[in-house]
Amino acid sequence: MSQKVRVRFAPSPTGPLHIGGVRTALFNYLFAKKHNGDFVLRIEDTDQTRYVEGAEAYIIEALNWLNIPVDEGPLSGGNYGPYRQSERKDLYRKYADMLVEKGHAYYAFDSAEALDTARKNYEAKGETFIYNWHNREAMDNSLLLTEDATQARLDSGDAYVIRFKSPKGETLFLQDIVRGDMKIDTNILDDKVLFKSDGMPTYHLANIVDDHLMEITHVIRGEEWLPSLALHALLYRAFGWNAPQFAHLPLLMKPVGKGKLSKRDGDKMGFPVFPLEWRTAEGDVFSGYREDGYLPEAVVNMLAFLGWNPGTEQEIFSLEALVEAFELERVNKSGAKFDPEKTKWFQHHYLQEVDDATLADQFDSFLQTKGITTSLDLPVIVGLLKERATFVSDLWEQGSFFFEAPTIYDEKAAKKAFKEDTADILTQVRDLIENVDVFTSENLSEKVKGWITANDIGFGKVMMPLRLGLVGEMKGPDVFDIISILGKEETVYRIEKAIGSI
RNA sequence: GGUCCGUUCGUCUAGGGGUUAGGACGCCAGGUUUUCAUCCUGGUAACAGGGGUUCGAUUCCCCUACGGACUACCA
Repeated sequence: MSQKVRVRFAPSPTGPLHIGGVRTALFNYLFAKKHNGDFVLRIEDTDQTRYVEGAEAYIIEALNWLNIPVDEGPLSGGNYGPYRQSERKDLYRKYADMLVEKGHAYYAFDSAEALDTARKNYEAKGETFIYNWHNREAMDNSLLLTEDATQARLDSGDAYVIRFKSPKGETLFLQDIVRGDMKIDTNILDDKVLFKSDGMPTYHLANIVDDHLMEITHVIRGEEWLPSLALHALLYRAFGWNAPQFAHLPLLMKPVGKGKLSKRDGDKMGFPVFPLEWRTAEGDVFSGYREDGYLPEAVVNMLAFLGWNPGTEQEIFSLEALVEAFELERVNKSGAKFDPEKTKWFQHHYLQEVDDATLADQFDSFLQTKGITTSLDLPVIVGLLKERATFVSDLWEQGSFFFEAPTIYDEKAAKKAFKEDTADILTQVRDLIENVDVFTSENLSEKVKGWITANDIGFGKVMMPLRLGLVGEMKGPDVFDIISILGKEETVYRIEKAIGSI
């Protein structure tokens, strides 16, 4: 009987989560749910110096916004808590000691300066300093001391760290679900610090201990951790624990240029790299998908397709459909530049799926920020405008004329539409419209088109100036739809205004 | 520098020893909408290079180039 799938998303609260991190969370969630497993959120805050106020709350809010529910976490609770490493602090020391006792780790007293000097000296010789069997006997650690001498130094209060004693001359065979098999020579591994002089564990120790204690079965994380895989495998072995399975996700890259996506990229190039807006203590503002008007469904769908695909030609996937289709085996190996244009395409698609009443409410809020209140039928207007909108704000872009009569007429269009006989024609159209009783789009259309045909005027001569007078530009929904919404009085007013400015 | 990972249209990608190398975004053109957008149709455009293996390689192997990650008492 196989054990229940448990995965974790383990961000460190050093700032806002960017979309690369969000994607890692999403893939963890999809994998967990696909296998009816648990999705755990663990906050890795072992570095007090980098702790950023509000970052944890941001992470949780971002996951909430995207509808990626956490089964266990600092707020949700669970049977494996606490879920903040800072609150598990006391637990790690025991495991570090265990490794020392077993001979897999040792105390090192080297100061940061001494380490620095050693590195510089090697560098000067064109060599690389590695703190492992190559050099550890030249450094200041318990491997050179008797047990008593070590204890004496510990007792005297000397600052120390605990380092992992990496094995010499071994070849490790590692497995990764997305990368396949890898061979690593342990000689190139250095003796990583497991326990810091400030009494906190490093990522490597805390991570392995927590994953073990929380019974994590699959570690799905970014490719930046791939070089640490050997160390982690060694750590599991040293503890005598079964290691979870690993899957390293390809990185998200800048849309243009080189390198992995970074915080500043987005606003520099005009698209968000964060799910939610983030304001720093210094007053910098980084834009977020939510505040920019994106739907969480669009962001999720876009993110899912960065480094993964279902192997079919289907591209539109709800979260539920993603859970159904997701397979770690179909995650690809190479980094992906993400394309803001494709994100907009997804957004346009999902906006079309929002019903008119809901969209009308949002549009109403938008209008209120502009100080506009209206008695017009917003759901109907939204229904007319929706297909040409990607964001709610586009509804204004496309349909502001419903609420504000045009004050100027597009110059190029006016040149084409407003001719010598236009004033005369529009006057007749106005009279015609004034006499229409059933003010529906269909009836209006029938009356005006009938009149045009009967008088053999030519559609362009009527429709173009009429639209321009009503809208101010050559854009928007069907003219008769517009007229029926505007109402007789407003329509007549706008036509007369147009006549006056020809 | 060292270690590891990667490389199919501009971008996201499918595919896999013999294919007209498929789709999507973008872009271009046409159609619909007597407007614009949407939408529909079509078009543009790719196997990094060099060696092998093979009857045949984009696909398998090696090398090179390029890209990326890591190389902290950060995660």
